[in-house]
Amino acid sequence: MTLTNNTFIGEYAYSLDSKGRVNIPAKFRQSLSDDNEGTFVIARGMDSCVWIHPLIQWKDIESNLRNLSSLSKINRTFVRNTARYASPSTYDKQGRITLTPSLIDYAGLDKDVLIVGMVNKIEIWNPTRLDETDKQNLEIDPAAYDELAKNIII
Amino acid sequence: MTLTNNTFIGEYAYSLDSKGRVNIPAKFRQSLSDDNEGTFVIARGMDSCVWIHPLIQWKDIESNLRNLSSLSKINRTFVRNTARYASPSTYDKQGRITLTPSLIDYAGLDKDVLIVGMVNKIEIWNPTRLDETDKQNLEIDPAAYDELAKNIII
DNA sequence: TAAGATTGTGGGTAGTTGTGGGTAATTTCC
DNA sequence: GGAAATTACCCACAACTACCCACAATCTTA
Repeated sequence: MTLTNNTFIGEYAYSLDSKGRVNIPAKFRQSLSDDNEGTFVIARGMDSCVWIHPLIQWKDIESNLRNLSSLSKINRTFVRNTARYASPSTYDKQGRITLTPSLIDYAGLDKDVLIVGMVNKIEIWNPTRLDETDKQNLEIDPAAYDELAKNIII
Repeated sequence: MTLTNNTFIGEYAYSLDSKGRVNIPAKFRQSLSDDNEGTFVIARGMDSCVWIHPLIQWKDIESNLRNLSSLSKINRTFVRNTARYASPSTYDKQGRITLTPSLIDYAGLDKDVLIVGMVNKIEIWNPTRLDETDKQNLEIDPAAYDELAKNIII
């Protein structure tokens, strides 16, 4: 059974091998639409994890970046910070993508990694870091949740 | 796997040799469309780095410059500073372009350089200078930065 | 429950890519 | 016009990457 295209939910405990490769869960690959040509774009997440976007979704981000004039300093900084750590990665015959050493370092990844579906993208975490981040976030301001409630219904 | 033409993302640590040559990362060359005939235009960046534009994109810039009336002083200054230090450079069989001594001096380049994809152009940095620039940019208006991110990152 | 298919993990190999240096052609300057 | 300096072109090697194959564990199906 397939959910909506390019939609990822669930959590998987996989491993990063000595060549910097991680498996993309089979369910995630099946969800990826054909026009992505088996390609993701890996990038720095806003938390200390790796973000994995389906290619066609990254292209949207890219075209927005393209329209920012470099005469403005804040634009240059933003484009640089976003594009600098991003790179395309096509999965191999075994369903793995290769991460860059820079991203592995940024997310503090070791052998055991946690792959988390974030609906429109995928996150790769060091399990310990995710725990810590979770604990910090438990104290979310309840008022913020009320604010969220205006925008989303569950 | 092919991404969008003339689009550059990612970061590479390469080296500048004694003849002033730097390699253009293979992925960047593959992204360059044929009508560029393997040619880039190298120029002074707005930050202290070298900007590398695909030829056809530089032609767009040129036509924009042409439309700036020289009656305005700021226009004259801008056009002069932009055009003055720009020159075309075709990559050799090994995929390298040659930088001018003037640009190497301007960007303070040494042996180790950092090549950064900026979506529609490429930047070449002295790694130390990029670090410094990064630190300075932390003090830009965070609200404006977040506003940009909110509208672009999915 | 057993056989087959699928999925995750490890490692080897051949082709590609980055880097250094040498030689021939071109330009510059006296 | 000729010598020196500069530039462009070519070759070679080392490091790395992408591709391929193999195997074990898990899931599916009859």
